[in-house]
Amino acid sequence: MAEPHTAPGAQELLSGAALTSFRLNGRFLAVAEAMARPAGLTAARWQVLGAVLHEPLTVSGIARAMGMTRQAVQRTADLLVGQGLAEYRPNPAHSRAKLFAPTEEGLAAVRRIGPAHGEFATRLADALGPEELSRTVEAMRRLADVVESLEEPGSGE
Amino acid sequence: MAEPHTAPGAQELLSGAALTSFRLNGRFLAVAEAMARPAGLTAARWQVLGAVLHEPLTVSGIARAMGMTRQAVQRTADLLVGQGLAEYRPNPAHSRAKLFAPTEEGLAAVRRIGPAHGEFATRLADALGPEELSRTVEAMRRLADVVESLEEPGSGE
DNA sequence: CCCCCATTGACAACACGTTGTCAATTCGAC
DNA sequence: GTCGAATTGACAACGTGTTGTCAATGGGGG
Repeated sequence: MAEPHTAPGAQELLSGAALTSFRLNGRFLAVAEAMARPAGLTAARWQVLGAVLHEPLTVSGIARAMGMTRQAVQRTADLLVGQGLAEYRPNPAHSRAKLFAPTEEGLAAVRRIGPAHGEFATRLADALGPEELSRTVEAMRRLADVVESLEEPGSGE
Repeated sequence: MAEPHTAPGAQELLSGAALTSFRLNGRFLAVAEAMARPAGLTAARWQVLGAVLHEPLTVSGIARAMGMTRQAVQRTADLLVGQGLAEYRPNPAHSRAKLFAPTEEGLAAVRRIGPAHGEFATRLADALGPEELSRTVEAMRRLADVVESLEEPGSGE
């Protein structure tokens, strides 16, 4: 009963998953960009700043948490510091890997997005149903985990 | 019983959805890039070429089908033509909007990806279960549709 | 204590998606 | 048939993610 190889439909399923992921990414990116702009942020900067709202992290720590490359986070973080929205604090545990943390101005910028964020979240939950939204996120998380575990484990950077 | 405004948790749900979408996008992108490279393609070029495997389309038609901007597709399409993997054919219905179609070489490049594509698809379906994979894609599609319908409908380009 | 090696930051080159703008073409209203 | 709006292609500027490379730091084995 075991399929010998590539079951028919599996490729189409993978292609569909990837294409849908690309489309969804584009949509969320557009929405985030639109919400972040009035606060003087971009989607990427909001994302990076959002990662350290509760506790400062090193740049590579943020990269690991977000599943992005260290360099991408580094550049965005440097820009945020240049904007005065974040700062590097000395790291007692590592002189080279400084701690990245938002400034008061940075926190204010993130707070300014709150209302639009909440309004869109409400409309989304209304339109799709909070349970389905929650279930979808969970399913996407499982999918991401599996894909992550499948890309030859040891090819990082 | 109707929540007056922004139910607590809705914002976190939206943030989680967006962050997971970003992560998933990154994973699929990395996998696609790795599969496309040996065939002389990139993820984006594979995607555009894949859109016209069955029938030629205009550049803006591809953009609509993929949910991308016209200009992004245009540049990738021009690069593919420059690579000799696709060509513009005269469009009897529109002298300006030429028809974008793969060349024989372009078809060969896409075919060359087939094995790796099938192998990964099989491993993914094995690991997650074909039904769950299918269900997840469907849920993501619904989510993308809803988000699309929510970003003020009339702000296109 | 010293050396190897993983981690980390810095910098550069490249691919790609987005917005913005302009001219050419097409199509529908009149 | 003509005019105006919409579509389309071209081009440029920008933000962002990626890979690749290098030097500095830190930790663990000898």
